Amino acid sequence: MKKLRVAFCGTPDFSVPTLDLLANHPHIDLRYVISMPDRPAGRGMEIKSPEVIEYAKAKKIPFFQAENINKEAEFLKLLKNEGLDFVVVLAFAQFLGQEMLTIGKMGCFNIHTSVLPKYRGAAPIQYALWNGDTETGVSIQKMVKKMDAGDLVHFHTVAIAPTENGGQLYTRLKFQAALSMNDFINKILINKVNYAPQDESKVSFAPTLKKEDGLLKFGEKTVNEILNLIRALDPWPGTYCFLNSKRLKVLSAEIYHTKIAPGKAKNDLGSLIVGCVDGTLRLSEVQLEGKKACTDKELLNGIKTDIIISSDKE
RNA sequence: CGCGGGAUGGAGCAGUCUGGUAGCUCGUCGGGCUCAUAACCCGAAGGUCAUAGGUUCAAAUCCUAUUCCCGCAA
Repeated sequence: MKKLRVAFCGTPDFSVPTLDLLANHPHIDLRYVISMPDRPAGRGMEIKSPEVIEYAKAKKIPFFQAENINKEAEFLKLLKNEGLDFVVVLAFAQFLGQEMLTIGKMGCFNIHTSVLPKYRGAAPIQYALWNGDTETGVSIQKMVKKMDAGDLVHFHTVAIAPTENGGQLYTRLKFQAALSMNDFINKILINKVNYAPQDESKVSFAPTLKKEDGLLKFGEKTVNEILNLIRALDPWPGTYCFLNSKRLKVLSAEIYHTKIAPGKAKNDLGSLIVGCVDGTLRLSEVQLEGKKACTDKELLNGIKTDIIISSDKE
């Protein structure tokens, strides 16, 4: 059987399992890995390559990096000559222009980690948790210019465990994405690809998360809203508030029995508790700026002053 | 050289500016009280103050270098 010639566009570790699948698939001929340029990152601002580039280098797969692929006329020409069947896009962090979208015979397929048309955008995993959903999934869509709006060609659902956090679901979906891609390739191989338009009336969005999304406003939210947010944004970008004007990351919290006024906080027999609109939360695992993560009890052992928790640095 | 915080008994911290006996809240161990307890009372053990130099009569503290940890930012 003739191998399908494909190119892969992606950037972070999330893209790697799917890339790995394509690189090792017996019916796939992976011609190119395309990603973002190397960037200064991390403490010390050291230059780092995207994870998919690390992979491509290790496996000696040809790769190309650009800030905006659409402007790379020379490379696009080169890519066109590869005679690609299709392009796979996963967590690429770039929009594709008309030229890219039509570069393969079948076009470009994007793997999206929600069941479209729900949660179009960059952060579908976190939004599903944030909203307390019990199920999410993986979709593959034939890409069009409008973000995540193309016809669905494949999807499957994934149940969300009640205690699962953003990082755990992220890791699980990272591999589910590769499984989904594998199923889709099988559909292509037997020529059974079905293009299903999305129901535009059911569209919702999951825009890119900002750091401030992780700011906990205890005095304005319910216990469940706070818990879902903490779960969704753990470990990235993380949730936080301010304790005595110092940034305090909140790594985990739980419902607590003692009543306390919304927005107020205190040391209740070694538990750091804070009042929400409809109940009380114990911040069971926290991290003060410059410090390591620790339990609330450990934190409180070293604090002898009053405890003020706020949503502003003041 | 992106900005900043930190390293002190097992844990979380104070002490550092202004050098002079190693301190707090817990934990651990022993004892007591109690029908009983994660409660309370009494007592004890446990620290080369990250490392290496330097200054000094004297360094956790001042100076220099190094290692490790973390927050921000990206």
